[in-house]
Amino acid sequence: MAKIDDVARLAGVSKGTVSNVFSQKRPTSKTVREKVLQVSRELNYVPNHIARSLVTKKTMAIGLTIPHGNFFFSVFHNQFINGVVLEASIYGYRVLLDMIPVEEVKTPSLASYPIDGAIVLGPTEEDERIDLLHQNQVPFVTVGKIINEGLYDATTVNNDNDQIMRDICDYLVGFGHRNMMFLNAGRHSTVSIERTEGFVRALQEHEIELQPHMVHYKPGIHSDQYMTYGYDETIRILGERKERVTAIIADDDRTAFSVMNAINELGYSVPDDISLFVICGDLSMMHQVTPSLTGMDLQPSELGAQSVKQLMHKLGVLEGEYPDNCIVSSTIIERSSCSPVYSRNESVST
Amino acid sequence: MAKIDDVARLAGVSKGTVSNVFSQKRPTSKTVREKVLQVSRELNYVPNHIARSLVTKKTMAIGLTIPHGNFFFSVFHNQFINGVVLEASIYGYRVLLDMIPVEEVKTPSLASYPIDGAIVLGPTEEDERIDLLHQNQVPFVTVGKIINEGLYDATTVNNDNDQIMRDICDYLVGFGHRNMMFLNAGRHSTVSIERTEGFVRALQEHEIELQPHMVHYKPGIHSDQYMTYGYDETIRILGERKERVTAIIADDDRTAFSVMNAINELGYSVPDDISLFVICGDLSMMHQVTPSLTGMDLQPSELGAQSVKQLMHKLGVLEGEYPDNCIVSSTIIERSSCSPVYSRNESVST
DNA sequence: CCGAAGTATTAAACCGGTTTAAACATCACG
DNA sequence: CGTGATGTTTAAACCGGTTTAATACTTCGG
Repeated sequence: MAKIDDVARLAGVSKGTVSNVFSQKRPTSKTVREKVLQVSRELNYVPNHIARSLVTKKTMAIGLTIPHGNFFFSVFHNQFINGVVLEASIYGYRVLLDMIPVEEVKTPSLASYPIDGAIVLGPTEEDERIDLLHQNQVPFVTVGKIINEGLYDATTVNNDNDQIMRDICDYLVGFGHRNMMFLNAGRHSTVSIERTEGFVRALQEHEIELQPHMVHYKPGIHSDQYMTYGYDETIRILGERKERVTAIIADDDRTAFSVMNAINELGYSVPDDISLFVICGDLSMMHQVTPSLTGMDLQPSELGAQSVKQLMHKLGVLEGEYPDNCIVSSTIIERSSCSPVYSRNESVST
Repeated sequence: MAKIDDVARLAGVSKGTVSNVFSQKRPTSKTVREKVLQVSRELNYVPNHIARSLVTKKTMAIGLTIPHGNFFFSVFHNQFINGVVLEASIYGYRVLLDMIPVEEVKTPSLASYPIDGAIVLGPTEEDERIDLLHQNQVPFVTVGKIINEGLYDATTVNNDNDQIMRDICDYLVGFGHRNMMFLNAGRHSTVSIERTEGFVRALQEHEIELQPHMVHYKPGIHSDQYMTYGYDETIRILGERKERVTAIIADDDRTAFSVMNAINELGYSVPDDISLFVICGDLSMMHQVTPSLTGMDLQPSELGAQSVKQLMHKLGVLEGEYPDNCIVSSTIIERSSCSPVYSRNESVST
């Protein structure tokens, strides 16, 4: 690979000038510029990204840490990543995936991070990733609330989870549902904690007594029940315990499908007997299936884009004032999996 | 941030020694090592990844280029990425996402790639990404056949698309289907080309005449019909043209759902009237829906892992002989969306 | 026509590590 | 005690760019 000295020599100018031609940080005369570019083309020269990073102290890459496991992530993650990558590319930034298999967090990788900043998706209560970033002085933005904000000079992008749960409950209670079951995501992420809190609060507002069967958490990703969570809980609560639940709120579409399976197996149907609400799922797919699924549009792609914007501010790439927190709005997408509780009786009387 | 000189000074040794303590490339005495590590801890020192890369000429990162657009990618991509990230982490490599919004491919990014190698998913017939990598002398592995193999010293990981189509056709013809419709992926990727060829060949083997309505390609990602492709074609062919198609092969689950919608709308049902086969989809979800969908297990995660292995060989990280091409096996996962053609009559007679 | 101000260019220092070649220490052996 | 073998440590060169401070070349007002 040709290097800057080769170009400089052949073009009859100094390294500094060649550098300026490419970085455009200082003006160069047209004559020189064209000569340099011509030589570069002949030599197939491209500035070495690493060498440049070393002195500018910018890698032009941001890290994206996604809590994973040995499993796939969801459509939400997809769209989120898309939002991140697309927005980052606007500022000339690349995205480094950091789906750390949890055990490895403990090895401080024996070297600094080759990134200028990071986006942390779904922080947990005691998140090692955050400690690590903070310790290495990597600026970061979290997507989802973070505990001990002050400690980290934290910036957060989030949905308004409290509002989301209130909206959902208002919607379902408006349909007459009072015995609802919430199949939340994993117990540890702050987002899921916020949602449970929001759910409980919403119930209070509607003067509905919170019962033990109403809130459940998805088991850990390595658990056997991870995939069958929705099915299992539905069978257990509605089948074995015979709770008269009339509406189920599922955290994601996968869980919802699993729930639907159980519902069918129990001889019920959606939405006539039981309404089903999906918080976070693939809207286009939810539209295609039968019955189509009512759910929330969390705008994952927008979450991704906003988190990049926030990070760019932190990095000084974007200027001007900006708030430390950014809330991305979410709206209910009404389809056909939720209906008034009395609809069954109606259809019977018809 | 503390640098190596600081550590060297405080520990009373030379830079070179400190370097050796961290890189472990040369032995150091226990006394010195402990002193250095102790000082490093006090100073919160971590070797600078960039500086190291500059001289070792290794970034310990590989690029992953996924053809995207402004849209989400699928579960296949998910699992593929997971396979890549997980396998790469074994060798200490990180993954840099390179979902280049197509226009930008043309800007050679004004700097070399900060990666040691790349994985190209779904190459197209004339793939600019490949030309670019080749030109920048970045070793790469493609997932999916590549045209002009020889030109690029190419290594490929792939499913046996010919065999896949043959298996599917054998399966469906075994059920008595002879009028099948194949809703393929986009026209440009080499994978989709291979599949069409395989399909045509399989039809010949069964002495079924290929008719124009039997093969379709998904429109471009920016097209209005991208999302409704399955629905549109089904309505057009089965509804308007009244072709007596008895089986539909859909490239992905999204398309399959869309097809199912159309089938229902036309007053048919799956699988009684029409069998539905999904080539590439989310198996767990396909299991949950009603009717559950029969499809192929392409082992995306394994494809990802294998492509990393191949790349590691190219980079000299893994040693020993290895073939230039790697075929990942795929098997039919039988569920309930495909059945014999005469099943309708049977059920009527019951 | 001179001095000031502005524009291009350059040589040398620098970024923070690794690597090389030489120096130094230690120890065993004849 | 000299010699060689082995094992550690070091000073200096190097990786391939950017940046600084000095220098040369223009332009322009008075």
